[in-house]
Amino acid sequence: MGISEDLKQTKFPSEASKAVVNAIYTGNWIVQKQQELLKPFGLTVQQYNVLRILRGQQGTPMTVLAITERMLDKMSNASRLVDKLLEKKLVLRRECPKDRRAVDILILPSGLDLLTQVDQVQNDWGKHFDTLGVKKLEEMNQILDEFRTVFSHN
Amino acid sequence: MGISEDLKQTKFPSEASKAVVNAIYTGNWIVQKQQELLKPFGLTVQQYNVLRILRGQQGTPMTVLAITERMLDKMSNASRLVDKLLEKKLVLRRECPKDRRAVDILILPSGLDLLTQVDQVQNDWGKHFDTLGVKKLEEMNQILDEFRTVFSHN
DNA sequence: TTGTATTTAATGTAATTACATTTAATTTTA
DNA sequence: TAAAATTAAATGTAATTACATTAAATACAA
Repeated sequence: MGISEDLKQTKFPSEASKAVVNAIYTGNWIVQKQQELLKPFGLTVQQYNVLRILRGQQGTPMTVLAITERMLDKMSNASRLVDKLLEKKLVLRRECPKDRRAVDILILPSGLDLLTQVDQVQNDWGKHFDTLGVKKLEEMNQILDEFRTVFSHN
Repeated sequence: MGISEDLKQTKFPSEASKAVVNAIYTGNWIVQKQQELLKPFGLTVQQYNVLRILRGQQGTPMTVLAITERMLDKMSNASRLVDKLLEKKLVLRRECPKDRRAVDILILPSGLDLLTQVDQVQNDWGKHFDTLGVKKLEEMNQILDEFRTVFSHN
């Protein structure tokens, strides 16, 4: 099932416009899969993303701004996402001693535990892609990077 | 700028997980570009998408369900998107004579005019991708299709 | 036919997102 | 230093999305 069948659209004005639609569609497709996967854990895709970013810091605190820079969707409000994670007691928020405008965010052991659980499910899910082979996945990463780089000058 | 630099994430657990993140990121990246592009026209990406779908029918009316099938984001509420387009007087909604549960949606000349205006800007924008070459774009479409097909059995 | 199930769209709602504004702290500059 | 500009985060809000439910029409089965 290619993009044409998925969207029942037989022709596109150009290969580029097809690629644009395909990239959006594929992104949404994955997000929806991830949503289903994360629902049992009570996490949204964005919250999960923030938790993983915090885990990547290995104990080093991050400011809200630093989190935003690493987020997939820069428009979402990292401040409020952190609020939600605080409510769930998965992270810690404290005033940054170096700069009192900023706040330091840290992932708690409960957050790491939850991520470990999610990892299990994610790994199983991700196994499907192994059939593509590393080479093809590398090619995909290369091509998506290149696709965005075309616009690097704006 | 590859995905690693964009997200300041030096390593990924696997090439597949990198591809997953890359696909989401690239999809969001395009949606944000499109948002900027469409803002002067008072359209959201989803509304624009619905208008284009209707144009593709060349005068044949579509039901809300048929629109949903062709939408990039199946979760968005086609019924309410059509409401918004009605408010802007870009489409027509009328009871479907064959099935009174359904409604027929048609794009109005004002909608077609608006799309024509947007096309201009979109074409200019899309030109950036020409530097990639048709072959590479075909490759990208092929690889994204394949990426999703891995999961076709669920 | 009559009751049951299914289909289509609309609606209710809670949560999230987009975007602007505010507040407080820090940095710059006059 | 004092005023102005900038930065970081939080907040207000309107719009949108996610998801469940409802309402109406049609299809199906007893």
